Amino acid sequence: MSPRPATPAARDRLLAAAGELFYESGIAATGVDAVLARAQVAPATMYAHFPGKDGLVAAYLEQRYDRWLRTWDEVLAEHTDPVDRLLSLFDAVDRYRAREGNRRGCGFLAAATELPADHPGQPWLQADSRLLTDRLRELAVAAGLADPDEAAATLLLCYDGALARSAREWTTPGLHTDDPVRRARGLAAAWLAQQGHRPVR
Amino acid sequence: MSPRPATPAARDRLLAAAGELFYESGIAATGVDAVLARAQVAPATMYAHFPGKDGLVAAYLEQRYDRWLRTWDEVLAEHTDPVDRLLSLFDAVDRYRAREGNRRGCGFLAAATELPADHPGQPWLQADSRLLTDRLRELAVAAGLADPDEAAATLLLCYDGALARSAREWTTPGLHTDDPVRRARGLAAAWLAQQGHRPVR
DNA sequence: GTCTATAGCCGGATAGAC
DNA sequence: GTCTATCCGGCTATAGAC
Repeated sequence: MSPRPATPAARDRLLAAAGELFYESGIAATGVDAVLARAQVAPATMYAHFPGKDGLVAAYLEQRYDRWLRTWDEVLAEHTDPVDRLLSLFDAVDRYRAREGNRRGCGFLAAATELPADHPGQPWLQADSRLLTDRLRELAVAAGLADPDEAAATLLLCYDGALARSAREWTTPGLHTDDPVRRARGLAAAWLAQQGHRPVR
Repeated sequence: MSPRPATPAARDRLLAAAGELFYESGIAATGVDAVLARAQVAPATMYAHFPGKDGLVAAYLEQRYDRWLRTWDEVLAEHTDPVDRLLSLFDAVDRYRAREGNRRGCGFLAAATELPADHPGQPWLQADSRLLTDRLRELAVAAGLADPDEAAATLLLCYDGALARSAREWTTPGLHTDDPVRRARGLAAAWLAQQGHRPVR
């Protein structure tokens, strides 16, 4: 879905710089100049690799989606208990943040807030939403839950709650007493326990 | 905190226009020109009322905070049961949205994502965060909950979960099957019931 | 207080040489 | 593919008259 040029060095540096700046300073607030400066790349070189800023933003979101998916896959493969596999979503967030950093909460949530509806990066946001709902539903089915859609929606609510709280707290470290992801995992686990979960097999 | 000019007509029109545009299109993406055009106000007039765009943004957030606080106060006054008063947060969101509209989720969450840490509008975002935590804690104490801080944090998690889900779904109406606020209220109520809530008096 | 007109600037994008 | 230099448009903000 993304053509690889013969000399990807500049492209890789651009994506790395975009990944840091778009995430830390916001997409709209980050100018192309800043990305170019950090990547040590000339303007014309960027436009040889990407159709424009919007295209760079889309590539940034694609990269982020790939890494997030890989991380969740990895964590998921480490668990066999059905409930653990459902809750792996939260452990995957922890691992992703340990790797990629967590200065400003969820990059997808921020992008969903910033980008207009017709932005070329929207497909990746939809891919993320679809991954979450579909996979959680599958895991809920595998866990033998009575209403998989309900379970997926509830876990997703806890998940987004953790991400939104992280986003709100990034500028007010004073009130940031506990870890929202940990709390969300606990709330989700409590809800699952309350459901009268019947394990398969 | 905001000096009232002798002829507030233009100022009011500016605030009304800002309230619509900043919310619906985003703060960074909305130019001053667009606000001026919608408000039918000349540029110089705006700079007579506000120090600049940042000041207008801060006034927009102040206005939004005032209306949100008033709405929550109003809903809160309609309930006497301690648990109902805790859950009034979610009912207040419903009422606020019925009044002010809900095209793009929570304006504060969006602003927290968009604005830099030193923006003059940040105090209003902090005021909102403080209102939520402090008031929820008070209500939890009044409800006789064993750990008021824990209860406030959990309800806040549900609350932000609902708002974040609304934000994600605004562009994908296809997956938007259920109401996140309603679901969050249910999850919060279930958690409260699970706490072994002991009513006061 | 409000207007018209405009200045200054910054960000996205391109031309053309190498 | 990459560079230097530059264009162009839009947006923030101001000057000065009424």
